[in-house]
Amino acid sequence: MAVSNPLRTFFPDRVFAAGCPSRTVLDHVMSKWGLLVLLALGDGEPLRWSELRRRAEGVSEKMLAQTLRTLVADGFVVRDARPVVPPHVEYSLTPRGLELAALLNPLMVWVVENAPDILEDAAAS
Amino acid sequence: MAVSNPLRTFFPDRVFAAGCPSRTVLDHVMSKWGLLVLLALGDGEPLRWSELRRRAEGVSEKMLAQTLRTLVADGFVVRDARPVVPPHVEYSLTPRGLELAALLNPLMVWVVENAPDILEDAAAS
DNA sequence: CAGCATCCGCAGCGATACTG
DNA sequence: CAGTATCGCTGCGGATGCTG
Repeated sequence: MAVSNPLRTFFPDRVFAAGCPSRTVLDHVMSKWGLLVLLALGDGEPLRWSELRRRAEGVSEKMLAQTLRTLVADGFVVRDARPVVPPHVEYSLTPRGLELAALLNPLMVWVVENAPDILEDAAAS
Repeated sequence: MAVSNPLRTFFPDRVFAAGCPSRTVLDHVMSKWGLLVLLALGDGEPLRWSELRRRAEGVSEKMLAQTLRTLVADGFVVRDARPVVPPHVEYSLTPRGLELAALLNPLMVWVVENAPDILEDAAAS
């Protein structure tokens, strides 16, 4: 049965049109590390570089740097560098980032709650 | 300011632990094409292979096949093949897939609504 | 401590051709 | 129509070494 879908307002006959700006944003936000960084900062607490590396377990320096640069450019994250030695840099979410994180959170909770069942099915097939 | 975060129930000091089953599910669900397929089917309407290729604009045959196999194995999608010539195959969401799509939708609406502003910021930097 | 620059391997992806 | 099979490449991402 069909369900009314607000996305159809934007995309009547496709999902996300190719070349559409939202595809780019989607790639940034839903990327493996982009997602984890947004979630790590999702509490609203600022985090330091080293702390982010710990929380997004498995991320390399290169990927963290690249991811952060993208998120900062997109206006999801602010970088606050204090001119001290040794350097002290904090990252936190902008209001826009907080909006996004708020939408991400219920989804992530659903995923962790259902992941075991899902992979059980996948293994059985 | 700190916000109470239900994800912390599962991951007190990290985001998604490396090697955690939910990371795998996340990779399937948030992948470029996985996402688009889930959204395309999000209305609840079954779609045929050729229709899916049209809606997820830009997807190659190979990637569509691979994506669908994963989503079927994970129990998000059902494949209904009718033994006729020419072949007629329909894909639709399972109840689990519908749950997921329901959580995905508000997020996607937010993304399309904010994408122009976001990329404007990105271009300015 | 918080990065940037560079090299490089390989898996992921696209393109093409073929089939039930 | 709805896929599978194969090949070739490229660009993502890891590893390493260096700097303010």
